[in-house]
Parts: sequence; structure tokens; C-alpha cells
Amino acid sequence: MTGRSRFVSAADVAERAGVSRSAVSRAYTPGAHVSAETRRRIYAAAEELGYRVNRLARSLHQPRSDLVGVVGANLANPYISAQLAALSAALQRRRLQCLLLNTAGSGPGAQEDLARLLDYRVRTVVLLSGAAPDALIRLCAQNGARMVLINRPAPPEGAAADLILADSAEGGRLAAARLRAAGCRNVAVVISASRTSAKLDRARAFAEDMARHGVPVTRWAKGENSYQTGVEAARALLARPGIDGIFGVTDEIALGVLNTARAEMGRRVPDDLSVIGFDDAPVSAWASHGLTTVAQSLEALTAATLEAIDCAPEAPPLHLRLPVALVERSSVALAAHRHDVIVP
Amino acid sequence: MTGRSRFVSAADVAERAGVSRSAVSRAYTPGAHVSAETRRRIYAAAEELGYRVNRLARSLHQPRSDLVGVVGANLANPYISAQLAALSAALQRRRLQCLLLNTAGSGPGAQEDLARLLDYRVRTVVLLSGAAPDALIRLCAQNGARMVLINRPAPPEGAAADLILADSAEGGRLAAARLRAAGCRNVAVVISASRTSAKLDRARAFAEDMARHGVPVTRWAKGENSYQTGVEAARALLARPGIDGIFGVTDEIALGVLNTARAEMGRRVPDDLSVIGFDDAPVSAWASHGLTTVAQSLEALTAATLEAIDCAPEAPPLHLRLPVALVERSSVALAAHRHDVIVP
DNA sequence: CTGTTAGCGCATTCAC
DNA sequence: GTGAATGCGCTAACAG
Repeated sequence: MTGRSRFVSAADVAERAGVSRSAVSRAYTPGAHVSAETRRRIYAAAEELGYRVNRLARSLHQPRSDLVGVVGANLANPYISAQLAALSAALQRRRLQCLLLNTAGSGPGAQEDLARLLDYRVRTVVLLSGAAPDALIRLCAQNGARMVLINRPAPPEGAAADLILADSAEGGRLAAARLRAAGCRNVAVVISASRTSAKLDRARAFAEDMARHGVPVTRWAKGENSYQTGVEAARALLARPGIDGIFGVTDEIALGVLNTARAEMGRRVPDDLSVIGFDDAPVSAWASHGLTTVAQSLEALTAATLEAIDCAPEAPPLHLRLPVALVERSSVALAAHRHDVIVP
Repeated sequence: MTGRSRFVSAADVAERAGVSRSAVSRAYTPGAHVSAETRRRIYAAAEELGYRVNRLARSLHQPRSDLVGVVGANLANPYISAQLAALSAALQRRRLQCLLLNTAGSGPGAQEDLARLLDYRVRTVVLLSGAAPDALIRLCAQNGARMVLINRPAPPEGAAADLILADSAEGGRLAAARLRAAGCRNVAVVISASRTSAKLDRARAFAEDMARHGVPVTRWAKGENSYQTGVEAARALLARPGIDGIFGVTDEIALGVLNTARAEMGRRVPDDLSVIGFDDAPVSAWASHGLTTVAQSLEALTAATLEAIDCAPEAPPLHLRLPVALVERSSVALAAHRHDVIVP
């Protein structure tokens, strides 16, 4: 069709419509002036040829692109996938494009893969999983891209990145208080092995709060952030009697615990064991689970992310702390009755 | 830093390293020859400045880009998210970038949003949800991009698109046979309202096979492809006794049915009611569900998609039919005993 | 092996 | 309002 290239270009359209290339360019530039007749002929020619403005070429002129890099690892995780669904839909509404990077597929070269996002001149890099090495944050700054960290640990120091954090400490305390109210006297917290991120904060706040009230806490920290980790934790922790409450730092983990406790370890939940999670993933509300959990609002998270994305490149970093709330369902005992404890 | 632009360019690096721009370009081009010393100085300068090759500009020269457009609507759906996770990881391994489009966020302008993917000169458009209007398929062809349809209806005719289909008919028959083996004599199939896609084929094959064996089938086709649709179907279908087997054309739907049957409608599954799904989403294997289902292999699906992506633009369209297999779990009764039926 | 030149597709001056 | 010329950042074909 075009002769010289696979793609149809503005020159092709110009020739077809009998106008100059500049006219074509103007016809697709919002602020430009073209006569109605010229525009009509250009659009007609474009339609026939299947012409589309090449945004790759266009972006060479613009100070920043419409590309937003989104980085995740556990894309099949119920909460992460809900996050991604909400974020990508919101980006779509703003006419921003989402360049998705799944670091689970990148092996040891993850750092390099992350950097490669910048090759596409993304205006922002949003991190849903993993950590942000300061080298990468510096790279972003040098290339005029903002970096948004969602429930990630704060960067080393001085490194400028937007921070969006659900209130992990408050969430950990809420979970602890709720289990105590249920009369639990010997609890466990299940974390994955990941040493980064908000998950540690949730666990720490939980443990501290329990310690302050004299309740012993067993820590289980192996595996990745997955359902399977919850399964294995439950098998180990419930092998013998004792534990009467478990906090999974993630709904997915907590659901692994919950299901294994019931199906394999012969526990009645919440009668013998109370289980509580963190996230409020859609699946936690299903009748098969009824997981009591600490909710972080997806809407608030998405709105905050968009706010960060809208920031000018040189604007000072944003630090947003999002509130959390306890969602009561049926995986935690209603009140203390098995131990004759007075709820504070 | 650079003076003229936000981004650091090859010219900046060249100046800093005391070489020409071409040398910089060559240092980053796989097949090119640069002396070790020159390369070292260039890399050093690039490191200091935070230089990265601008792939947007680079792609102006290349016949096709490294961008693959991936289109989905229900990104939070358990199976779709698993699909996306597998696909994006695989793309990552191939050094291909994933441009994600969530059509759920685009409202009525979905068609235009889809077309906008081509503005980025994606080499391939992969459709996970929704339909492919022939106008769009034509547009792809005109722009040298292939279109890959996964479990989508075949395009009108002559329109060239790669088709990757799990064997819906076989799956529907497997589900029917399994329910009959369980002794079901009055069954229902739950479809969403979507008139497109493989879901209809699954339901049709199921219904035909049942009809052939004289088993009446109730059709329930409202709502979208979601858990909630399964919930509402179960409420309606199980309001009075009669139905003893339900086929959900999607695991998510089937799980809505399963959970509602148990928790709200007082049915014991599989004793009073057998439930079977389609997909084999990870969550279906959880102990809380134990959903018997028709599995389409994620690995096979991903491999097939990559095969299509690897095709040259002018290669003839691919038509791949992927086998399905029944995965036995605990949501379907073991054998016919309630009705004294001989299993064929 | 290196630097110079041209051109990718586009937006944006500048004349007319 | 329109067309010709320039430059965005890069690669490739050219000469040295």
C-alpha cells in the first residue's frame, strides 16, 4: 500500500488527499486551525488508508509521554489483580496508557527489566510489588519520571519517590485488638519471607500490641506471599493444639490458613480458631470464606495513585497515608466466652 | 543537566565521553563494532548521566516494535488474571513489552480506545475479552499488526486474525457426561448475558448433549461474567426443588452458584446438587471450593499465544484448538445412586 | 574502528 | 489557512 514501509504515514495521507504533510499533522493536532473542507478530505483519506497518528514519533516532541509503567509480581494475587484492574481502568479513562511489567517473569535481571521501562519514556513508574533500589529511583529522577511506591518500604533517604501507604500499624493493631476481643490467648502471625514492604509493619504492630497485653505471638515467616504459604503455615502451626488465633498479613495467606484449618486440621472456625486477614480482596467476602479482615480501600488507593501520576515532574514527593478499617465477617469469634476473659 | 530537555540523550553522552553520537548508538546496538576503550568510556558517561536508549525513537527505524497490546475487561476475574500473569511473564522473558488495555474503563468509546493501541505501533493485539469488530481487524492489517483472539468468536469472514480456542464443544460435552454420570436428571446451565465468545459454545454443546440423553436443561443467561451472576442464578434456580446439577460456563460463575447453594439455599454439594465449572482457575482448587471443572491449560494457552506473536506479519492466520480435560474434585457426586441410573 | 550524513514520522516554526 | 523548512533522538549507509 504505502510502498516504502509497513505503516501508513502522514505523507501517504497527504498524497492521497492532495494536501501537504503539515496539513495532515494539523488536522490531528487539537489546537491547530484547518479549514473544514481540508479536514474532511484528510479524514476521508485517512479512513481509507487506515491511518493512525504514530504516537511514538509524536512523543519525540512532547516533554512527557502518555505512558505509565506499572510493575507487579503477583498478578494473580486476588488483591493485586483487583488493584491492577482498578488502576488500569482509571488510566484508561484519563487516556493514559498502561505499560505492564511482570517482574515474576524476569528472574535475576529484574533490576534491568525495571530500568527498561524508562526506555519507553514512561512519565511515571508505579510499583505494586517488589522493592525500589535507589539506583532505579535515581534513574527515574534523571529521566524526568516520577516513581510511585504503593505499600512499599520508603526509599533509603533523600531519594524522591511518592509514597502511598495503607496504615499498616493501625491495621496490625486493629487485628490484634479484634483477636483479643474474641478471647484469643495464644496467637500466631503469618508473614511471607519477603523482607520488604508493608507486610512486616503489619506483623510488627500486631505483635507489639499483643505483647503489650501479654499475649504470646508465634511468628511464621517462610515462603512467598501466596495461598500456599498460608496452607503450610496452618499445617505447621496447628499440628498440635494451642494456637487459637491467626493473623495473615495478606488475605491470600489468611485464606490458605482458614481453608487448611477447616479442611485438613479439623478446626472449626471461628469456634476453635479465629482467623483474620489484611486487604479485603473480593474473594474474602465470598460465602465460602467470610474472612474478617483489615480493609484498605481500593478506591482510595486508586485515587491516590492518580493524584501522584498527575503531579508535575518537579513537584515535591507525595506522602499519603490511607486509613484502614476492620471488616467484620465470620472468621473471628464474636466475643470471649471460651476463656472467661473480660474484653477490655 | 542536559540543558535542552528533561531527558538525557545520546548527544549528551557523546559530548561527555568525547565521541560522536554514532559511537554511542553503536555501543548500544547488538551487531555493531566499537572498540573496547570507546565502549567503556561511553558506558561510564551514560552511567553518570543516567542515559537510556529512547526506544520510542529507535522504533521509528525498525519494521516492528517490541510492544504487544493486551486487551481485557474482567482483569479481576480469577482465570483472566491468571492468564494475564502468565502472559505478561512470558512476554517479559522474551523482552517484549506489554501494553495493557482495560476496556472496562473505557465506556462507550471502547472501539476508539482499542484503535489507540495501534498508535503505539504494537506488533500484536491480544484480545482476552470482548469482541473484535471487523473494522478493528482491518485496521490492524493495514498497520502491519497481527490480532490474536483468545477464546473469542471467529471474525466475520475473510478477516485475518489468529484464533486460539479451548475446545468448548468438547468441554461442554465433558461437563454434561460427568453430570449424567452423577445421576443428574434435571440440570441447568448458567451463562452470562454476553452474546459473544466461547461461553455460548460451551453452553450449547452441554445442552445438546443433555438433550440427546433426554435430560431437560434450564438456561440462565443474565448479568455479566461474574461471581455475582452465579449468586443470582443460584437464588433463582434453587428457589424450589428440582434442579440437581448446574454447569457454570466459567469457574467464577460456578463458584457463585456453589457458595450460594451451600450458604443460602440449604443445599448439600454434591449430595443434593452437583456443580461443575469451566477454566480451572487457581481458586477453584482451594479446599473451600473443590470445584470439579473443565480445565483449559494455562501453559498451553500461553505457549499458543507466544507462537502467534512470533509469527511474521504476513504469515497466514493461525487457528489453534487447545484440548480440555476434566478435573475431578468434590463438587460433583461420585456416582449415580439417588436415581438408580446405570452410568453409561 | 570512527565520524559525517541522511532519513524514520511527526509537530512546529516561518513565510506566503 | 496553507506549504516549505527545521529538529525531536535515533539507526543505518556512507566515507575515511
